[in-house]
Amino acid sequence: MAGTGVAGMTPRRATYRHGDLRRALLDAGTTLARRAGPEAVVLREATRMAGVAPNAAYRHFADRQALLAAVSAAAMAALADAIEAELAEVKASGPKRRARARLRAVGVGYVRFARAEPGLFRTAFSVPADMATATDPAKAGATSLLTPFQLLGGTLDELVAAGAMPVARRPGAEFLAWSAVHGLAMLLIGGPLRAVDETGVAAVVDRLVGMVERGL
Amino acid sequence: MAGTGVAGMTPRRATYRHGDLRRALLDAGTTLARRAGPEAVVLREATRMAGVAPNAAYRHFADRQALLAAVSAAAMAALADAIEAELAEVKASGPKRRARARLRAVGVGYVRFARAEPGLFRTAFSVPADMATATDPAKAGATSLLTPFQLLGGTLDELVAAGAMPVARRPGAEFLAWSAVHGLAMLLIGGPLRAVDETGVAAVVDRLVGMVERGL
DNA sequence: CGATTATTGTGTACGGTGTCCACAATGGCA
DNA sequence: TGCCATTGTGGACACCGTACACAATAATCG
Repeated sequence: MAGTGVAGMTPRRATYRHGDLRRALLDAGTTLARRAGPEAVVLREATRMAGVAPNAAYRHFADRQALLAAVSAAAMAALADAIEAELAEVKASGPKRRARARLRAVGVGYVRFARAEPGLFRTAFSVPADMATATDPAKAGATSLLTPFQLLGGTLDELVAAGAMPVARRPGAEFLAWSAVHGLAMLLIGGPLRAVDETGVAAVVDRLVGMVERGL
Repeated sequence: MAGTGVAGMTPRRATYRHGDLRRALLDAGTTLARRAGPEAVVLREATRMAGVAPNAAYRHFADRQALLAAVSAAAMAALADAIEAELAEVKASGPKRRARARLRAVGVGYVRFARAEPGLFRTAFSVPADMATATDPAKAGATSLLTPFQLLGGTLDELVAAGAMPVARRPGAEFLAWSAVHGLAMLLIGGPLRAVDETGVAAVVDRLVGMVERGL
């Protein structure tokens, strides 16, 4: 029954086999997520974009949730890349100054990404951490091998090493810093701060980072 | 055609009119949201609970999104109530001490609610602020007339009045404090901190509040 | 090499959802 | 008392996720 080639059946694609359907579905899902967030990641639509029957997806993902988890992991990796890019820009010299600049860079990169790609950002955090795919980052197309969380932890370590932060305060500090930055990002997309413009954002981020540094 | 009473048609309900369907749907939606978050707020299921045909909902809500927005508003009001309850517990005396205790109470109430009612909490923030229903709070069954955001702003004002915070720092400070608390709540439900127990939570909250006070 | 088997994609089908339409029952008002 | 706006009903449609059986290909093994 399946496209027995009887007559006028236009095949979806030249070859029966796709080549790399898994990747194609992931890319399609990412496009959808970018456009309109996690709820827009629709299985049937993804297969349509890949030029394949709906059920083909089940050869690569257990269900819609699994696809979404994969897309989410990719989005998280994209966030990590954005942060690393911002870190790479830091030119400040002198240990303390540099460490502080790098902490700020993490915050800026984080918030910038959230504003530039709200759909991906929301998708990254739409999957509870205990269900996130544990696939290796490279598989998800990530440049960075570290999670955003780990990147933040790294800059805090630098802060301690530079003597800009008491060692005693270090354990668990990443949770506090993360809270502040993540919360700000949420307020900036869809929250009370959604109307703030680019320069306003920069100001708030600076103030927030200041608060974190002093407060930690 | 509609239940012409011809024969064995068991009517859904004694009377044709419902009485207060809007409220019934809102309650049903809230129950669903409490159970499993915003995506569980399903129109048909809500009408089923209310003992009414699916389309009856459209006499009270434009579409599913409108129902969700109303439920979201109710959830936000519940959060405000939780915070007010925590504020009411504060016994500290002396202006500064009291102001600080009240700031802490806001944070504790906020986080407690997020942990106790993750479904409602997520639902409260699932609707972008620009689409939130502007219905008056009383209509949503709220005790408090203020939003969580306004409650936080109030305690910051008290902090300034008590001389525990420089006036110059006040403008916009609620955004920073809010960021921190909201971000922490997110990490606690579904994020890296989801496994922390009650006492652990108290510790983190205290530390976070400390950071905010010092940092602001 | 050729036959067998594992993998991957297809069609069909089912229950569930949101929403549109025309119609029926009711309550309030003239 | 009779009309009419309001509120609920049933049917229909398109879309979604997913289960099942089957077909087309690639890989493997004799």
